[in-house]
Amino acid sequence: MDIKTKGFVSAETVARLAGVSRSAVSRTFTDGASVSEATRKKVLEAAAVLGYHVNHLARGLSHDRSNIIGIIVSEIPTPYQARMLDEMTRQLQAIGKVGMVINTTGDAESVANALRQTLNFRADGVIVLSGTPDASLIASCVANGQRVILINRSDHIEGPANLAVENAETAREAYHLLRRAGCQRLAVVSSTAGTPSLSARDSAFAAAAAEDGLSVPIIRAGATGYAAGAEAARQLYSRSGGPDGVFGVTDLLALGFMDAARHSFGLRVPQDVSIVGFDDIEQAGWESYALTTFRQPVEEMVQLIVQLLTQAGPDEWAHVVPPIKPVPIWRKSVLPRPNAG
Amino acid sequence: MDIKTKGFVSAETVARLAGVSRSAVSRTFTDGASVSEATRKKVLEAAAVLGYHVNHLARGLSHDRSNIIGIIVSEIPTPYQARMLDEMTRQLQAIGKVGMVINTTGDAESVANALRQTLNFRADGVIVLSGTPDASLIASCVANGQRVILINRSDHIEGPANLAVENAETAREAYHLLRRAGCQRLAVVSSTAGTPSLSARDSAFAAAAAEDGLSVPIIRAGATGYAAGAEAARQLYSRSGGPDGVFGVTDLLALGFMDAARHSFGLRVPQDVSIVGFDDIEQAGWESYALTTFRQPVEEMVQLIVQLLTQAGPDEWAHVVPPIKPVPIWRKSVLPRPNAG
DNA sequence: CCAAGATTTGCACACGGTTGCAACAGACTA
DNA sequence: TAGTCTGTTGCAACCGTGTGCAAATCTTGG
Repeated sequence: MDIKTKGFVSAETVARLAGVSRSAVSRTFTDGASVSEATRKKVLEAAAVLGYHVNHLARGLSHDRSNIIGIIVSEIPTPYQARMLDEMTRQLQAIGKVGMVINTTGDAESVANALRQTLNFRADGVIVLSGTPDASLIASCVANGQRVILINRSDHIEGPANLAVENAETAREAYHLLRRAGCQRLAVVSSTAGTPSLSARDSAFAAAAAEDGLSVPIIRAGATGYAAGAEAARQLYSRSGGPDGVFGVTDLLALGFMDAARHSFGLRVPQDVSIVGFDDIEQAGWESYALTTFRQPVEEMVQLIVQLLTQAGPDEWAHVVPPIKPVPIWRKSVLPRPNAG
Repeated sequence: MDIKTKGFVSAETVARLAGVSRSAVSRTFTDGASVSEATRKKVLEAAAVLGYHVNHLARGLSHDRSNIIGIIVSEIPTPYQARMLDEMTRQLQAIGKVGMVINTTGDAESVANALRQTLNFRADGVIVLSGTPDASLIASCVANGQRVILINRSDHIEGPANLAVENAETAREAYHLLRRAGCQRLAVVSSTAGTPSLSARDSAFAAAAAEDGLSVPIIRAGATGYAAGAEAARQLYSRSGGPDGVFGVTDLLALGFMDAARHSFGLRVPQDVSIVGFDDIEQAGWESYALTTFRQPVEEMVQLIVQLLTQAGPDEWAHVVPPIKPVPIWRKSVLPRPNAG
């Protein structure tokens, strides 16, 4: 007893205690390997006594699977990202994998380092939630046999799969929704981040308006968050003729906008201004906001991601993923459509 | 060119291309190892061509360090947890480690499995943000040389460090703060989760009130979230004599309470009811709420954790960590103290 | 040009697992 | 009892890296 081995206990130690060979120990912990019930029992007992746990790092050496999935993400406290992270780690665990989350600032070098980390740790796959990695580095990952999945990166790089949300289509829908509510002076609240998905949303909204001969200002007052939304409201309402219909390319922006419109300018929502968001974060449903918005089906998205991660080779699934369609969630921040035109 | 090795490229391959021995490659990527400038250059070139990245899994075999830190957490989308996760991954990366996040449901078996995972992956340390792991399993981690850090688990188990927040002390402060604001009928909004820190908060508040001869109802209307806070308000105000001062053991609970009090019962905050929260999540600062609360200094907490993780052995730091003191953040959800007593 | 010292290099083993292969034991049949 | 078949077991090689040690090379001084 009390075999105080410095560090972790290995199969060797277990084997000695159980009076069997090291292979027997290995086989006991390998599914489908041939071990007699008697040996298995001896091994399991010894393992329990010593507190033995198979070394997945070493196991990953022989196999080509590490069961590690890299998750590259920035701005984790953001409700949408946090929700994604939650769903991903949960579903990854369900299939016996584990998420290694790498927190980036979003800039090129930071993302590059993150990607290198996933290579260093021989991750089976990488999910890129934010930042646009260098194409050559992605190529390196793919060449090394990693599955790479980009979320909402518009770049059509050969190799990785790109899970896209119907940003443009949904933005158009937001436009028509506000128009049907009777809004005349529209504006879109966006951010300085300029990520592909955000740009797609604000420009598609503006384009839809242009088709009707309307010009729509796009306000980018800061990073993608509550504060930038509030600042946008201040900019738009500080002179007269402010909008009566607003599309926030992100719920966070929309909520910030709503708060500033109400508390700094005394506007009523939706009587004075209708507001539509994007994402359906939890806070959008809180009673103070009751934001009408478009829900991203996070659970289904992650299911798709996990499928891509586990299914056949990259050759087969590159670019074939159909875009995800957000669904409108009606709450109270948009004027109900008048009964008769 | 185009040496399409199936799977990852190894040092062996690089060595052949560079015309040196495998050790030379290894030494090129090891700090402080002796390599001539000429060899180093040849190796680096070959490595770049092949897209070689050192295998940290294999490296971890020889050393006793894997540079992996397990983070066991539940309810990631919760603003407080997400913020913690953000700060942790960030600070861990800054010291060359990487976080492996394991998402639990919080129940015993789930946490046990999570802990086993960290053992399997030979994590250098484990940070337990939620759930109370079995003492014997923790012992196993410690015996295997892992650093184990419990956040806000009151259990005084020998071995792991316990980073505690001054829950009781702060709850007393919340009580006195509400009393000084002139509140007469107090209530505390808690949750059915019954975690050590939450229990410490609600019971300490009630105890402080008891010292003044006041009886304070503790409402537990569901899990620790917005919905349970709102439900608590419905329960408290559905009959007359509802509270004029409320302590939410969590900001999320306080915000839910505030929304329901306002929108379902037409109460004004703080004129009709003063509300104090705990955590200072981002939403507490949003204009619709302006919640007075106690901030947990997340950044400093994580600094402390990282220090514990990297500093000397467990023997020295067990239980010696002084409790973290949250600081009051004054906003607008509590009546200002009347000028004269 | 030689010896001594400093630097670089390669061999071989270790780390902790998995696995093909051959040896072995036991059960059954003729 | 010998022969065959099935199921277990241990040996040894391998996965990709780090590193002590001795050999080899370069540098320097006389």
